[in-house]
Amino acid sequence: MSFLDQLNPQQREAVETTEGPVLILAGAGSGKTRAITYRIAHLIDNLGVMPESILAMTFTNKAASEMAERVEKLVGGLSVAKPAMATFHSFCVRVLRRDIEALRIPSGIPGNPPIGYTKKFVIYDENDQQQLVKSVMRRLGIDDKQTTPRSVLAHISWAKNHMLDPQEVYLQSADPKTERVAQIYAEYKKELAKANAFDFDDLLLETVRLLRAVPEVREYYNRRYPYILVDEYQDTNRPQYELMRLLAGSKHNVCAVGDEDQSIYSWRGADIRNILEFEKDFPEAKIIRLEQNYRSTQNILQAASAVVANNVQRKGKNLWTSRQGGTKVGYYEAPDGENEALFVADKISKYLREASEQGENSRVAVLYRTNSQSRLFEEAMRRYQLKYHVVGGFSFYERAEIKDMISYLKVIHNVNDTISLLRVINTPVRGIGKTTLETLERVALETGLSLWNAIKETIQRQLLPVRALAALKNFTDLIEDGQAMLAGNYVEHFEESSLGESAEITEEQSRTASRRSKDQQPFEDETFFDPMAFDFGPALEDTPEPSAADDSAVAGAPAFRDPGAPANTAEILKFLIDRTGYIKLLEEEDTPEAYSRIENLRELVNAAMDSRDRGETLDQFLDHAALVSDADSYEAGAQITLMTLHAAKGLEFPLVFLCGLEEGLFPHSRTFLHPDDIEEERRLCYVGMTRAMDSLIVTRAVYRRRYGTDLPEASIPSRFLDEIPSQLLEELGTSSRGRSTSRAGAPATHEREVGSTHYAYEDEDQSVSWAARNKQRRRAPAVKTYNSIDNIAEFFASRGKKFSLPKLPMEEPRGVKGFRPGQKVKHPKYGEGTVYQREGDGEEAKITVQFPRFGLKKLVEKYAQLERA
DNA sequence: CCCTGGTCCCAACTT
DNA sequence: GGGACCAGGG
Repeated sequence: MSFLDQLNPQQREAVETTEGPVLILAGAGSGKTRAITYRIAHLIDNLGVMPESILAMTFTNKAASEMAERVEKLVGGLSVAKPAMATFHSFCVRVLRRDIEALRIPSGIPGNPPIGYTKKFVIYDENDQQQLVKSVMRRLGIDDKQTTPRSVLAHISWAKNHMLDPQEVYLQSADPKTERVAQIYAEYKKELAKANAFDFDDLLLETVRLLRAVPEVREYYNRRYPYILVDEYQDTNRPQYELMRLLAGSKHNVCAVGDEDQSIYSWRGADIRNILEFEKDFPEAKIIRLEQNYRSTQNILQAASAVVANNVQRKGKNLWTSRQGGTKVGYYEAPDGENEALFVADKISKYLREASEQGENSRVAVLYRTNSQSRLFEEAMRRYQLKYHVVGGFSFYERAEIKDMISYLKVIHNVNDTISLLRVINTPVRGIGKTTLETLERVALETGLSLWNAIKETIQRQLLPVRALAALKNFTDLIEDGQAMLAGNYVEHFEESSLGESAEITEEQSRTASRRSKDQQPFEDETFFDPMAFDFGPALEDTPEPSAADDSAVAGAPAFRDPGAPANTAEILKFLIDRTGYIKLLEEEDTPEAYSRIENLRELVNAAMDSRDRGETLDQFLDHAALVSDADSYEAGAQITLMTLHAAKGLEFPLVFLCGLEEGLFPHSRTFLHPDDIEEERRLCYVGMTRAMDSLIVTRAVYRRRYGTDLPEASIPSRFLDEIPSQLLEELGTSSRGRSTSRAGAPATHEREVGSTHYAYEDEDQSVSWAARNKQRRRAPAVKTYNSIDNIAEFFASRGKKFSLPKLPMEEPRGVKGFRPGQKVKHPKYGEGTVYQREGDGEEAKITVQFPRFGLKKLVEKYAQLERA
């Protein structure tokens, strides 16, 4: 019973109210996760509930596995049985894989299989969806200029999140455009069914449909999980809410935990009404409020509360903390985006150095509104030689080579997956071109066959020139051999010699490749090699013991040395890489990019091996690949984490930077039209601010470049800055007064230079308060566009401030020669020329050269074989 | 059939 | 900054 004593009275009530519906309204940092994990531990340890009868649903795999870890720590020596902790989507996939065929209906034709989805379904990601919508639109003859596939897909997803089917969308449509959407939606749905594929939204919808339609299935899950917990309840959408209701059964032992002020997913269909309707659907519900914040200092909490208090749509609550005072919220106004990033990097480097001098291992988060903002911060971190970790952005599974291999696996798993089939049918090129594909699609359309069957038909009836037929046969053989391997009746029928030695993946090679790529691009792809990205999190059911057999595969034995036994995913992958010559072709390319792609493929094989060690089958591996999210790549151990505000939900850091507080960026311009959307932005700001435990620094750039090519534009300070009470704010960046003159001229040491004043400017006008100046600027938005460093300096001068240029003495990487404007150079192809301009530095330096006979050419210095003339 | 280079258009958050 | 698409040459 001892662990219950660590809870405050409200938390304790939340933990001990185990029977009947409970809604826990938990403010930021109020020990929400603690309440949930203790509740689970209490159920198991003190009430003797079987662990496997508890189901906790979260939004990310990361949250699920963190919860599992914390429960395991509380419940000493948890047996083999574990509580089920999963994301909504992965839980649904499990249910569908087990029971979807209960929805099949007889075809009515003797000998024909029943109609409906089978257990072998695949999951379509956004890219696949888009391809499918495009092909549907093409077939329906709808112009994709005025009705873009993107917007159609957004509309379909909206409909699904509100549980509307195509007919309902059609009936509700008030304009021809929506009617068209309904039509496309209907066709899209049919095509998904034909391919035995679900999109993300379907996973929830179909599970709800299944549980509603088949009482036996519903009852099975009701019996199996008498205790249900739902995390981040404020972000559930309609299908998720229905799912929870269905799973709660008649016992209603459901515990939902949420915070209205942290609802940030309404655009994904999250419905705040779910919190209100909870009491309607569960009239006997007990509401418990957790209002003591254990995370932040009083200053931070007050500032955040003051911001969110501007929202009209909220019940309001009193969050309090015992951590009196604390440092004020820092504010830095950077001249531009680059400078903002350098400022942040500088502060972080000092902060971490001080922390380590005191023997502490601290953590910092840099939060921003949009993923594209990460680039500047990454560059700044590199300049300061800081190791950082980026959450989200371009994920491992979105890379072309990974998608290719996954698509091969998907086709082997399910040949009716036409979208994946089209992706790989000519990848790498094997002579199946546009004309061939057009014929095949016509055959498919005319016969009603799936594309795969149309190909088989075409080959059999020899409907194409011999060359094309051979190429097609080549492809179908490959897929069928893969299927045979999977089934365990593959008979090798090529010579060993045809397997290029280069395609063999050994641990040794893997290691050298890894070393090489790290040497060349020390910071690139940090996120892509994250093993966490492959962690399914705890399985719903107990996974079989990992097979002790064949570790030799890791050591580089041939991929399929054991014909006759069913192959595992890793073996099939190696076979595919081998037979397609994928790696071999990349090696022939012999570029850094190609090696990085090879490295990614090796990583994929490693992931498949891990999957095998967990005893997973091919479809489980594919489910994982489809369901890992960006947020899952968060590493709790990383010192510096860069991520969007959305990804930061649920996390905490001693020091937090909240960047880009500018109207149009944060709040985002797309939210301006609707007051409700602005309120959501404000909640997002609240979420960001309350991540901070000890210190919070907010920043803004006066001039920001919107797209790479455009001129920087003057920004207006975010309204959220105004909403922070001025007595809680402290302006930063003025501490370097006078220093910039003393170091003029003489080149300072690297360390000093980096650590001192390059981002700083002097503020001569400190008598005017920050808030007053802020107001001034807002009233008079600059009309002049500043497009160069000189203009920015001029801008600051006009305001009585001095602005010093970021100057960083950087060691030039090898291969970079540092040509300057005016120098004469010689190019192997273009001959002699004069350097006209130089952009960027180090690895990225581009120089523009004037060649007498060829005109101006822009060259990347690293690659262009330029010499001094 | 394949590759290249140019052009156009886009650029919010995520399972 | 970059992805998707197209035209034109190899």
